[in-house]
Amino acid sequence: MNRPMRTRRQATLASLAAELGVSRTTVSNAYNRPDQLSPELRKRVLETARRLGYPGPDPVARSLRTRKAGAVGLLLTENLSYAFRDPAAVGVLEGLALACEDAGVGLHLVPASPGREDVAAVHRAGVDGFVVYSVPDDDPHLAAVLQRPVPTVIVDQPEVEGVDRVGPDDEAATVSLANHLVALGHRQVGVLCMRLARDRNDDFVPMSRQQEAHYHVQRTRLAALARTFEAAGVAWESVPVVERFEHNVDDGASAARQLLDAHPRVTALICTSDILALGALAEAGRRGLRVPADLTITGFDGIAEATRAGLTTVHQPVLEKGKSAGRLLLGAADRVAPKVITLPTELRVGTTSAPPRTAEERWFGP
Amino acid sequence: MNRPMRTRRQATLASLAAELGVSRTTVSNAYNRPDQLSPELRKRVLETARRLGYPGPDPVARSLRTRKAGAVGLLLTENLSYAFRDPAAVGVLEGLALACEDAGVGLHLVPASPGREDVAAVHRAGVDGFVVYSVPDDDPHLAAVLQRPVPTVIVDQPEVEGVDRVGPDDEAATVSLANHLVALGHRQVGVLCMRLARDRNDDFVPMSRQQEAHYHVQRTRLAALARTFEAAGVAWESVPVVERFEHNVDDGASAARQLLDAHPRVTALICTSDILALGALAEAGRRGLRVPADLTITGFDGIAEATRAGLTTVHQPVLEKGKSAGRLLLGAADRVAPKVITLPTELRVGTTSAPPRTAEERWFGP
DNA sequence: TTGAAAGCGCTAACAT
DNA sequence: ATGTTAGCGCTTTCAA
Repeated sequence: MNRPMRTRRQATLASLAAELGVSRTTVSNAYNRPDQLSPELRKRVLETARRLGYPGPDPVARSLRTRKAGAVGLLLTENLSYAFRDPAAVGVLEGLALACEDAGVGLHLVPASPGREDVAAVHRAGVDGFVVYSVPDDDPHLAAVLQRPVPTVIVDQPEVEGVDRVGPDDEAATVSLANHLVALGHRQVGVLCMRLARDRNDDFVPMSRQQEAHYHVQRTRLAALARTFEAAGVAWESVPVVERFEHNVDDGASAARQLLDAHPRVTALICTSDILALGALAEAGRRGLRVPADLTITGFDGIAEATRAGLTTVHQPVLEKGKSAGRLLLGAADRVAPKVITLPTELRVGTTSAPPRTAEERWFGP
Repeated sequence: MNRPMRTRRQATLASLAAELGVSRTTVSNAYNRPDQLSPELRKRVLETARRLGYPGPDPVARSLRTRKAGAVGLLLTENLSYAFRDPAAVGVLEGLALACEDAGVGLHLVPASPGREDVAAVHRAGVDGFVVYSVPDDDPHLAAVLQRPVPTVIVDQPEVEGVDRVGPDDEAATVSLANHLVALGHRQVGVLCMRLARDRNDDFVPMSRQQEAHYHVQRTRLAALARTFEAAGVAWESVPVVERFEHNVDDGASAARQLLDAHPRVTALICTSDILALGALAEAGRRGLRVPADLTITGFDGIAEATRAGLTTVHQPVLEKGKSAGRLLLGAADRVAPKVITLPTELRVGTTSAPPRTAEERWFGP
């Protein structure tokens, strides 16, 4: 296999046209509108191009002229490491990539880790639109994106007025899950949740932090839980909620440990994601707690691993979510009203939820 | 939260300058070189910009002018689904993303699924360079990339003369693995390998196809195995090799099944990836074969799941691989000689390899 | 079928 | 500290 010489770009469309003694239009047409010139001429153009080492129209110049970048930006305020490790996130990414592929446009990942305050990368991205995936409502990158005069679609969170959004009905989904637990008879519950704000708090969460959470999805789920359990006679202030900044199985386990150490009498652990729930499951095993006999554990998302583990959870179509976001963005040409797509969710009762044991059973066995 | 009106871009740097009665340079400086103008003037510029709804310098125009796109392209001739599901690939991606993040440049995924012949997306990508990850040597997208007058780094495969490359020494790594098996006494072996060409062949692989494989990594590994086992007195033509187009655990299992059904006497299954090996492990379990007592199984890559499963495998630093590729590309400014980075590999003997049972043991137990 | 003219929006010398 | 001048390389009316 041979490499063409890699000198700096010497030939341009103009120089090629000059060499050929034709106009630039003709050369441009040779590449973009083959039907606009005779096959022989076109052949001559392409051959001369090869001879001169002209690599074809410069994509950036073309973009400037056509006002189309041919790419959508993805803003993801999370280390890609974690994004890639969470199957739910991977599903969204995959769906988005599929939509982009169908449209023949690139997917431009914008460098924006949680710590980074530098939003220049957002300004520098040559894209026709942005998909923003699950960022806090006070994220500076998000603000920078919204500044840009291109369409934007937000996936999951936050909710921003006037901006397209796709996500599940977290409220309703969470209520259905909570009702399931209430119906089973659980009144002493604990919650493991994901990051609630940009500052790290790997600890119990006071009410104020729950209510002011900058991650709308978490806030909504907590609020829905609170409302449902209050209605069942549970004082929410007394319900322990443990937060984790990083989203992975190990942190789920450590959160469960922290919660169970302090509140050994909870009968159910409600996790706002399957990943956390998987960790909780592991911790329960380590403690010799049988699930669901001794402890009920629930998740959220419905990832494959969760299904395999028999987890009671709320399933949401993550691949669809990514696809919808992509299609929504790509078709956003000149829609007027902002669009919100609400995805269906489904409560999937598995083998990790059951009625709590009575006090008697606790002492004497079932 | 409020959205600014989203009319089509009306204000430009020029119109803003006119409105302010200053030159365009000054406005440009306000954004790009704050130290080049008085703080008051800068403030006035920025305020007027906000008032006029000027979103800051257009990234594409800037790129055209500066000849810097601020992004690197990633060519990955695989459905992203599979790329994301293979931890080894995810590691590479992650490392690359990290390098990009450090440099503050975006990562532009080029739509190029295996089936797609349309290389326009490569031409259209406004990037400063390409990373090409594991594609067949006859891939049209690769050819298109090499046409572009920007630096390119190839990860793993193929080897192209004059192009930077980063990857392990597959030859040496495979030989060390093969020697391990030879030393254990295995002479009746079978191989499960990944896709060897762009056409699908979920079946046994004749010698010709092994030798002409368009995926250089697979070709090298097979050749190294062949050479080592031949040296140990094994006629390679008699060694069954089964290929799978898709790279996932289930296909690994079905490949193992196909091979073991036809060759029940093999004592070792050599897999060219951990993913396939994990599948083989599952299939062995299904058949009631004990590993390694009844069957030795080896992998390649050293992913976490493999380590957890105790797989004997060759570990390679995938995260480093991605990082190196990114750094190599971003530092490629005006290097002269092409650079090849060979990553260290390490044979990790786990609990899935052991001496074959003797014929006697086969009948009477250990 | 081909060409001429007019920018897309910006930045970087080089003045002043 | 600010302005002037010249493009970056291309596509696209419009006219011939």
